[in-house]
Amino acid sequence: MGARREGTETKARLRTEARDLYLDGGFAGFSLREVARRAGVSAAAVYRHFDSKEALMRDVCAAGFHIFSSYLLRALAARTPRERMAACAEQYLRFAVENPRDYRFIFMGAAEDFATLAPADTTESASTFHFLVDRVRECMQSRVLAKADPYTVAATIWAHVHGLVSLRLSGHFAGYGSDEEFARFYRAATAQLLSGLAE
Amino acid sequence: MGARREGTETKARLRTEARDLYLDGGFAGFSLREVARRAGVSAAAVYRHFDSKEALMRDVCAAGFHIFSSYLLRALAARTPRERMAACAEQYLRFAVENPRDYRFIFMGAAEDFATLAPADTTESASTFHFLVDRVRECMQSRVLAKADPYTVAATIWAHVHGLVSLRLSGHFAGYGSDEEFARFYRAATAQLLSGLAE
DNA sequence: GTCTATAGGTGGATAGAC
DNA sequence: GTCTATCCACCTATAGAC
Repeated sequence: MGARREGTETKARLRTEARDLYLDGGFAGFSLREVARRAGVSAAAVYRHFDSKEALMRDVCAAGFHIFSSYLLRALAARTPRERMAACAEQYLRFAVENPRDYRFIFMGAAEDFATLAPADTTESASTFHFLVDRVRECMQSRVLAKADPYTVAATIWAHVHGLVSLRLSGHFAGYGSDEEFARFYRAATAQLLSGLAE
Repeated sequence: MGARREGTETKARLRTEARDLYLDGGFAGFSLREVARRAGVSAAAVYRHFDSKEALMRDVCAAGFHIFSSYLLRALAARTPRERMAACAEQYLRFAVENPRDYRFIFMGAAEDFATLAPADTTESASTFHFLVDRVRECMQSRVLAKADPYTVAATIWAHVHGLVSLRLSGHFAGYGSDEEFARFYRAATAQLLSGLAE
């Protein structure tokens, strides 16, 4: 039994180390050998737990989506539609700032680094979008946003926050300095957009 | 002279193949050997034109920005600040639709994969940004936009159009069907943002 | 300017002992 | 289940002939 638990722990450890290695150095510095090194096992041991490098990476990526969802769901804790919408924007930012490589993987085309990963991505992003449409819809019902097609408005909002975040993560907004400075700009710009959609 | 022209063409060919190889297979499948193979020359020949793998990728980036600039500059032909701003948005869209691969390479993540690419890239995007700030400024002077910090407003606008375009190009807006359908949505969403910034 | 050949290296995956 | 040892494919970059 002790042996069995140790095996499971090694597998989890490999997942964690693989994720961190990817998050630290991107695809460029990623290798199974280095993952094994960090996990304190030989390279060959990895193949007792995963069929291939891709199988391991698929596992890591699923974890990225899981984290993203956990951020977004916190927005439901707010009490009014308006607050839930604001919380969505805030959680979206937090996820991106605290997990930039996960963000990039999911929304900025890094998925192409791991060829066979695309399908899950499409499914997951559709459900994320649906979540946002629901928030928009309840804002319209309580007149926080002007009535319009919820899908179009949701797409506008998503594009807005994604645009801010992705330009930031790819270094084009380097002028905003610290994460806190950028966060202030993000909040101001987003509030402005929402008030523009309210009239 | 014939020889000289052929050399130039080989260089351009290498640039194109490098860009497409990266966009097709991501960082994973990228190698100078494969670029050379596709261009129909030996791997060693690449080093006659570029100092290193990174130098090649920098060049690809610069070429993309050159095309991008040519689109944006056409917006100056419009006669009023308001029309120039609208033309900016339109040319931005046109560049993305007509050169999606260049757009993706420049603005959607190649920078992080090729570590030392940032410097040149940053410079180019800064001058683009400056161009937009000027358009915003003249709109504020003629009261087409409300007075505010031009940099912040320009960043908001850029993030907005980039968000729309990049989500479109990465397939997350597949629901909008044809390019024309997307263009209509893009124009409506952008007009809405600008009117929100006008009050 | 392009080639072939090669140096020098990394990494995925497997074989077989323990 | 983990190890060591190994195979093999592929990579960047350089040297030197043509």
